[in-house]
Amino acid sequence: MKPNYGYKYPRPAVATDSVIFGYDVKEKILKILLIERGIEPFQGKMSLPGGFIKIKTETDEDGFVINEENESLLDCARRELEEETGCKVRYMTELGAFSTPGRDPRGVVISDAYYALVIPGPVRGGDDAMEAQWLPFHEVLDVINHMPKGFHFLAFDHDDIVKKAYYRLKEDICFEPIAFRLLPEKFSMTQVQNIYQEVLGKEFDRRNFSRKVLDSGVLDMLPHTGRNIYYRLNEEKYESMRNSGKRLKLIFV
Amino acid sequence: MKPNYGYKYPRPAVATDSVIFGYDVKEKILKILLIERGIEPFQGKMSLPGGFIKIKTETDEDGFVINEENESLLDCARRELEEETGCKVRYMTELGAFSTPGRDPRGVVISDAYYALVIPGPVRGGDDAMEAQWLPFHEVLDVINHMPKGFHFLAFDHDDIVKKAYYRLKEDICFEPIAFRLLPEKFSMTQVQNIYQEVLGKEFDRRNFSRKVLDSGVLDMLPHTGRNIYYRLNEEKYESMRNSGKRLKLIFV
DNA sequence: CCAAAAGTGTTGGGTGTACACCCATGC
DNA sequence: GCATGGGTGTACACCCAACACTTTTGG
Repeated sequence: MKPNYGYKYPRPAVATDSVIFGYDVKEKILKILLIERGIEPFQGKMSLPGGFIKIKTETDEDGFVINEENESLLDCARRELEEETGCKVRYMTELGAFSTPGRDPRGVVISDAYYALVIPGPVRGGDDAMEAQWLPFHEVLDVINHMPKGFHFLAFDHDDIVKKAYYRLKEDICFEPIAFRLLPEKFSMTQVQNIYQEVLGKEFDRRNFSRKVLDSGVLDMLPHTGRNIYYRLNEEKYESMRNSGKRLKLIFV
Repeated sequence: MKPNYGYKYPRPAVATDSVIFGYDVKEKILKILLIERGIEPFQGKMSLPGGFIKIKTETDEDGFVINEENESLLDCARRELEEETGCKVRYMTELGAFSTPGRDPRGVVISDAYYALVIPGPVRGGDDAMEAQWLPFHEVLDVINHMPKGFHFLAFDHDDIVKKAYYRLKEDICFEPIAFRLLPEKFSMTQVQNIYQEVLGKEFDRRNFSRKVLDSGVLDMLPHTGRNIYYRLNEEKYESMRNSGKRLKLIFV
């Protein structure tokens, strides 16, 4: 097949990588989904789930490309995540492109990175003999942060991607109603508070915390017969609030 | 030249596009640098400066690629900006990748978008018969926002990129010391306030504004003999503050 | 029966906001 | 000399953080 794309310049390979966060309600810890690479490069090393963008090309009988269509990078990231782990994505957002020269030993590979929130569940390995597993996030981060200069825990530049994802998660959780995406539909205020404390690494006063979160106005209180109160995220309220240009006030640090 | 990259999948073309903001101190308005496209597609239309990532390939005598090296996307964006406009970049940050299928009529082109802050000056056209010019940003944004559904003012999906850039600029200016990058090294508090008012579209009280900005601690007061006081950004103070994990407090909306 | 978790209000301090006057410069 | 722009301080209001006790449930 002869390439005939209109540009004669060499093209980079383009992939996505995703940092998948899950919250273990029982253990009250944040987890990260990593896969053990079954193939080179970095065979046996841990890495983020990800893969290459799919482009469908139509060629004429001479092999010239007459049409090509891509999936969006977000779709690519979501598809790779589904394929490799079987998790259902509750939230997904872009971190940015990673393009440092030499980041992939195979050649020029640019990766658009994402982070996603899911409810952790049993994971299945992907197709290319990779095995996915949930690991305690803070332990993984500690390992990453204590690697000697020049060494990496994860394959490629995934250490950097993880650090950026955590930075963004800490930022985003203060202004966007994403903590609830780490919990089942119905949750208690204590569970919400535990997530914030686990993610931000700070303790909060129960009363003040509860008041702040409820004042944001995005939660519905579910009818409760027993003593305990449960809540649910009200997407419409959040959407209308955000459409009115107001920034959500959740927890400030 | 036969492609032999290790991946046999078709690759997208990868480019960067940059939203260049400048502040006209005399007219007290925000400006945007656009170029008039000299070539198809969208010849004659306005667009953002940008271009394709450079990849150097080494091939052996049979034309097989034995080594390839890319510039980073940030370098690409900076280079394209320099080449096409001659402006000196004071600040540049990523907006994210744009990859909607069909965004470029020529084929699959993924663009990593950036926004940059520069001091507006005389601009020269680029090499491919493009002409750069500074336009009042809010007028451009108005045009974009009033385009009929399905029509675009700028080429490609650059309308979307501009909107995202402005959204980010409004966010970032509240938390990062970037407003000063739109001004000469030495500036007055009034100039700073004018930028905030122009960017955020709100008026501020002089005294409160000045106090807030000075309380942030990132400005040095320059020795003044006359009546007027001038300031300068102290990068070290900002860096040490940010390294201590504290978030900068500037102007909140 | 005891321990641990969850529900409930108030108060003090700090931070942000509103506001008026004076002085210097330039037209 | 007058108008404009730039410099300066205070008072009030609101929001946020600190805090103790009671009740229920589960072991």
